[in-house]
Amino acid sequence: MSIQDSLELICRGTEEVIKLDELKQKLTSGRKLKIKAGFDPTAPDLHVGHTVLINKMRQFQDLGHEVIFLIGDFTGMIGDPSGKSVTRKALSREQVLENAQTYQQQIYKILDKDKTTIAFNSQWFNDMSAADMIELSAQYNVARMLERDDFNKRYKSGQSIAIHEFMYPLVQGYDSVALKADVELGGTDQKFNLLVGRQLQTQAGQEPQVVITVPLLEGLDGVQKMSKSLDNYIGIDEKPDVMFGKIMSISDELMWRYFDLLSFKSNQDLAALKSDVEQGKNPRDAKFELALEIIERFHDKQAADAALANFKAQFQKGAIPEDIPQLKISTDAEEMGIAHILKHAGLCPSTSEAIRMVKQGAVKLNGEKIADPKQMFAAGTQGVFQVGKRKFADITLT
RNA sequence: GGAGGGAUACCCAAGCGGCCAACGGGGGCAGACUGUAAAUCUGCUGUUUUUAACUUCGGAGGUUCGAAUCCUCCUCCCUCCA
Repeated sequence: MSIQDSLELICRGTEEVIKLDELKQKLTSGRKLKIKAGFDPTAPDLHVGHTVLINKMRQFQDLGHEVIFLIGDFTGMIGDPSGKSVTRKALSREQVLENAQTYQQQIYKILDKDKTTIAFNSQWFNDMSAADMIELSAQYNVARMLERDDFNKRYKSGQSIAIHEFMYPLVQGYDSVALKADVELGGTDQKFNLLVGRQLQTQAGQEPQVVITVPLLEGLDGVQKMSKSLDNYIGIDEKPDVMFGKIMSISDELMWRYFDLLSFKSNQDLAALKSDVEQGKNPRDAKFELALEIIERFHDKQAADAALANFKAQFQKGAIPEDIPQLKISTDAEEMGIAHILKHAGLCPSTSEAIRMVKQGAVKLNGEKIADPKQMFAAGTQGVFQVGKRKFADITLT
């Protein structure tokens, strides 16, 4: 791959590269670059939005560079206030190590284990003396610290900033010095910290690292950032069928964003796919490819193919999926109304809701629409009840 | 310490004695359409023993035949002055 191609691949989907010229120079040198990305070992409950950064690491790995997955076990005990307006609680030593472990399990779904170096920043910080620490803190000043947006806001609005929070960017920056990093990757919210690394390296007589920031991925709605609390996320350990459905539910426009940030397809392949769609290829099929790739990454090929088959059967042919819950519901009397069945099966949250669903024609038994909200079913009835397109249950009345 | 403003269903927000289970918007759900979506259109969006009843408008009392709407106290938020 040419230098130009490498550059284009690296820059794909990034927010900012500081500085591009330096990156080009480093790549041109032909040596194996040290790519650093730091992770705060807070509880890792990852969704695909978090993987954007890891994917970028993977791209460097594929280009033959050394990727250093730096677990901030020392830093984690400080607690980074990034983007948060409140001082974060420090983690205990045990929590930090446990979370670090979980991280390692999860990242190898994306990264090549053999080409990944795991580092802990306690390796160099535990040996530091108080004098060393003070020396480190002398390398930066308060005015520059206050340039950081969230510090600035908190300072101006009179909210507290603990002194140790100022140490965080310095400690993170020093990691780059200790590792002699060529490139550091981070989210846009990390920009300030990453830049501190550049300065500390320069002061230490090293070539400053190139800083690459990646954007936060939009969630399924295409507007808000992907997050669990907004329920617009794709978790990396979700079931294949669920992942498939979620990916298919994104808009055609958002699909390209996901391709850029989540797919390992080459820029050429993506360009080709894009032009195919422009020339009339069904975007749905492109989305199929995206879904398959992502599911294969976090599960495996068989699971991905099965998810595709299930999706086609369920949504294109309206078939009943295979993997549905089997329930037994006991009737006190001889028979039970449809609304109660749906409520007890958990297909509807209330009988009122169930009645509405029936009235709207959303309820089916074995594929046959149920029209009467008062319809009764005798004990012994068995069949697949369906509400809407995605909620199913195989129910037996006893 | 003083003065004022506010708290309404998932969110925003109207209502200011009966026509209020509560306008409107967002979100969500369902149906239609489709290329999986999106967009668009339609409907729904408190609960229940569902042509009716019951519980809801920060909390507790009170006035009234009747209160989200009036009064009293309490809790929490915001703005201004010191």
